[in-house]
Amino acid sequence: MNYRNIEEKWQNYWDKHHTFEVKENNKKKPYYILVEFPYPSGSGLHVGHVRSYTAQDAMARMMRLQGYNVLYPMGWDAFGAPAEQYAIKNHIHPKEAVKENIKTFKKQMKSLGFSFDWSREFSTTDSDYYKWTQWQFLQFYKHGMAYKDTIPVNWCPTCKSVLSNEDAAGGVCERCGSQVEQKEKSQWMLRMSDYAEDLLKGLDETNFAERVKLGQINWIGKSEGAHIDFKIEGHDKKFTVFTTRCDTLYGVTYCVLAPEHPYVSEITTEEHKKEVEAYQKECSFKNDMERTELNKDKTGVFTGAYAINPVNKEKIPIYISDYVLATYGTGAIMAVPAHDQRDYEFAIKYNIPIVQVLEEVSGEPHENELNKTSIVAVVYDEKEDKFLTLNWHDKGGRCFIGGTIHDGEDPLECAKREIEEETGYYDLEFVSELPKIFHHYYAFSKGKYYNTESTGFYFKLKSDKRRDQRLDDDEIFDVEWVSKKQIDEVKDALHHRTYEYAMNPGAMVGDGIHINSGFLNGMNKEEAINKMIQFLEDNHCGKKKINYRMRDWVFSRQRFWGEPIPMINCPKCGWVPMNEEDLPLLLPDVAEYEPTEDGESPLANITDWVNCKCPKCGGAAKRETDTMPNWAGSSWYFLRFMDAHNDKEFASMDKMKYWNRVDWYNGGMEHTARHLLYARFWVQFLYNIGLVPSKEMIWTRVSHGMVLGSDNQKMSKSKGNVINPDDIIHEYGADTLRIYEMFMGDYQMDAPWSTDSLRGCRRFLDKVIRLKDKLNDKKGFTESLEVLQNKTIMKIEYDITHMGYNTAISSLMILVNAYDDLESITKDDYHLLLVLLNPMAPHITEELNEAIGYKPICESEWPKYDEEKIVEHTKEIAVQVNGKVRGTITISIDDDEQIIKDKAMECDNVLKHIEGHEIVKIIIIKGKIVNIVVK
RNA sequence: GCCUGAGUGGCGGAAUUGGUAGACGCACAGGACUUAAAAUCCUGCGAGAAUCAACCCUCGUGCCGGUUCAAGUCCGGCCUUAGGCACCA
Repeated sequence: MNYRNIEEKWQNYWDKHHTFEVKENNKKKPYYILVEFPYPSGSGLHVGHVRSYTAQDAMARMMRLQGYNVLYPMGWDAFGAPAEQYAIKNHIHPKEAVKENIKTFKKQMKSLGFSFDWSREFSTTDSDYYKWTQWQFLQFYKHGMAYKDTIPVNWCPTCKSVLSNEDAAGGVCERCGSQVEQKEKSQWMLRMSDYAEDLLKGLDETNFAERVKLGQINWIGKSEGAHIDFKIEGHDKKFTVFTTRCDTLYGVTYCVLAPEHPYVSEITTEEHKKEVEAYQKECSFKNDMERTELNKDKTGVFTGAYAINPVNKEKIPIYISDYVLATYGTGAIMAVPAHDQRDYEFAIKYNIPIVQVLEEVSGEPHENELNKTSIVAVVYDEKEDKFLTLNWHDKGGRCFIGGTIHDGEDPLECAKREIEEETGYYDLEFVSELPKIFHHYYAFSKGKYYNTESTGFYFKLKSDKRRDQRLDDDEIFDVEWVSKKQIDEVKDALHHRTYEYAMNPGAMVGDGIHINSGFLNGMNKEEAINKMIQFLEDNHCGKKKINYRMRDWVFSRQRFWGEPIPMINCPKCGWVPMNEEDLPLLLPDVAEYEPTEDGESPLANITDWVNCKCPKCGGAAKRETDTMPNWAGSSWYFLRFMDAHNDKEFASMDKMKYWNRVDWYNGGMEHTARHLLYARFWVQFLYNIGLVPSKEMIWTRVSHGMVLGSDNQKMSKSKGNVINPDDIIHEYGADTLRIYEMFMGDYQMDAPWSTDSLRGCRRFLDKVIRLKDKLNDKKGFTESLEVLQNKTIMKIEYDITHMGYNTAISSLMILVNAYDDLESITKDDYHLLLVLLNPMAPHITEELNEAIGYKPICESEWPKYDEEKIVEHTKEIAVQVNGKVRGTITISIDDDEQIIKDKAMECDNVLKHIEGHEIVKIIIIKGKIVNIVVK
């Protein structure tokens, strides 16, 4: 059989009959399946594309047979840097390169038999399309959603070019190796942060996978907290900090401004100026990720200025440090080293005081408890690597040294005294005082409940010099040095926690009871936060504030190959939008262009294009030369597919209402956070100005794993592990490639390429072809196959709509094996198999189906399974004894528990294992398992 | 670093959501057919102990601990790995 000829024959058939073209206002139920349209790169279609397009193709083909009006469109996301780079190098216009690439991609897609509705094809680079992208930008502008702002960008001084974070990885220019700088640049921005809450809420109106929703939620990064104003000593100014922990305001011992904070130069005192400026310069080379790495060494410098803590009027130093980002919150923080890990590390390094304002609570409170203060001391012998413990045996087990603080006694002195009294050791080195803990407990020896405020101390043993112990009568224990492992024996919550504090010095970030906090004392975190917000608002020095991590969208790119931003800068009128009727603003038709010296877009050098008239006053003006990011065109393309050739509007409301939404959207994992968020933002904006029918236009979002090279690495030319789908189609046929990519593994996970496995799929198809020789003349279905046939129909339906493509194929293999085991099968048996296999292998199944005289599958109906025929009347289930399988029994569907029990008890091997034991209970899960528990 | 996934035989992976771990396929080994090869068909295939052999037994889903009659699946703590982190698309 010649696969290639068959494939071409059916591809032509579909084209000729417009099989996959859909019209609106059909009485059929619409279903819109979307795959992310590709960037048509020069290297052609990737086997990864084949995986997701086939999967969604299978779904589209099945649902068409089920009677849905399926929209499965394809287009091209063709703006972007690679085409521009290629064009600069080869002195051609990028549109030429793009045209070629699209031609290749389309040919490859056709040769795979994807059932796209090609009548709706477009590219984001078509002026008919980007006209509407520009038009929509103008709507953003007209509704106050677009504005210019100055923000830092990665700048390569050698290439004179703005770099992406990827190209500037490690602070070095990807192309030339120069040190990358941060440069301030004026950019168009979209007010996406205004939509933070709506984007969060809108998720409830989608069916995205939980992990996709989580990705969006984390990107938006909502946190509730407060803004607090700090006055600067000797200045009129005050700066504002954002904090989620305003309850710890009494524990603030310094403040930190981002190095870029506008006040820095103003408040820095003369003697610190040099240092501060040097530090600012140093930071300009780092990106946010390098700066906020949690376990890097904290750095920073003192500005010489002081702020006033609004709650207790204390004077606290102002530092600058790179762990505070200008782009998050207010670009300034209040630092509470006792209760924030980063602040803690900074405070330790710069020797800043640490004030504990929150105490952890352990144990359960009890009525009539007695209050006291106490200590717990952890003593470590470095030489022996052992800890000093008291073993109280059955009177409380293993503990560290604890004791009650006497009236007027200093806690540290108390700790030393207790160690000496209880163990005799006195030659100690004080290491650290640990956070205080409130502990509720019952004292066995005294028969009373206590609530103690305990201070932990950590000592190291200097020498084993010892005096006599001085013990009370009820103090009966052994003094024991134990290893780290044995510390697990210390069960007492207070002692164990003290030990953990000693071993892991750091901030106490949990909840507890406030101390040292004036009017907050005695409250827990939540109460104290509310109370503090009240205080701040009453005293006009702060307020409740919800902060979002998500920032506004930087919408400018200094590139040639993007949608020109339709704005004109007039010396008299300022920024003026183009008239809508003048759109599209076409890219100039030149093949020679270079970036400018100062990092402007290459468009800036094309003066004919740049110089224009102001739409408002008619005077000489200049066009914006920045272009839009790649995300722009892909933020609304799914709307255009609903009405792809409309020249009056981007899509008509009627058609959008008919299609309703994208029912199923498949794309890469790497797009689940950003592309999806941009697209949702775009749609929500259009909805708010009345241009689309719903606020969320995408219902289900799923993502596929990558196809890796056979070496389990990402495919790349340099690694030489790239598989070209054309080669595979040529040697094995498109259907084989489709089946293999569906079968290769869990669709949602990465899977390595294996040509051996691919051959196995070809063998499977060959076997399907050979079954044709087994046809008999009987009518209807073979009776012995009916249960399996009905189960397979159900399984395929379920799997194709739940991304279980690999198990769909495996169930078809099982069906084929069952057919193969028989002497002969009927035509109906065979036809059923072909229809079920058709979504995944559309060519060969059509051919075989035609050969046995049936009408084309693409014009047929999907089979319906019969619920009654799926039920198995007998089943083999396992019998366990104490959870271990000891035998199996065959049960009938109507066996009651007693019969099942009897059958289980008749099993020889089961009897062997219960013999001589007492049966405690017998668990029978109907149709699943029997477990006999014996003693 | 932070967020989100993933980790099961020699390999890709299954396990209807807590109920017989390893479906289906690949690779491999043995056999049949053949002058031969390919194709095809049959058999075996997690590890281990014991046995002539079979049944059977022990262990086994990244590591440590827990919950449960029962854990690949749930809980706590780690390790490894992939993706995202705002100008790659």
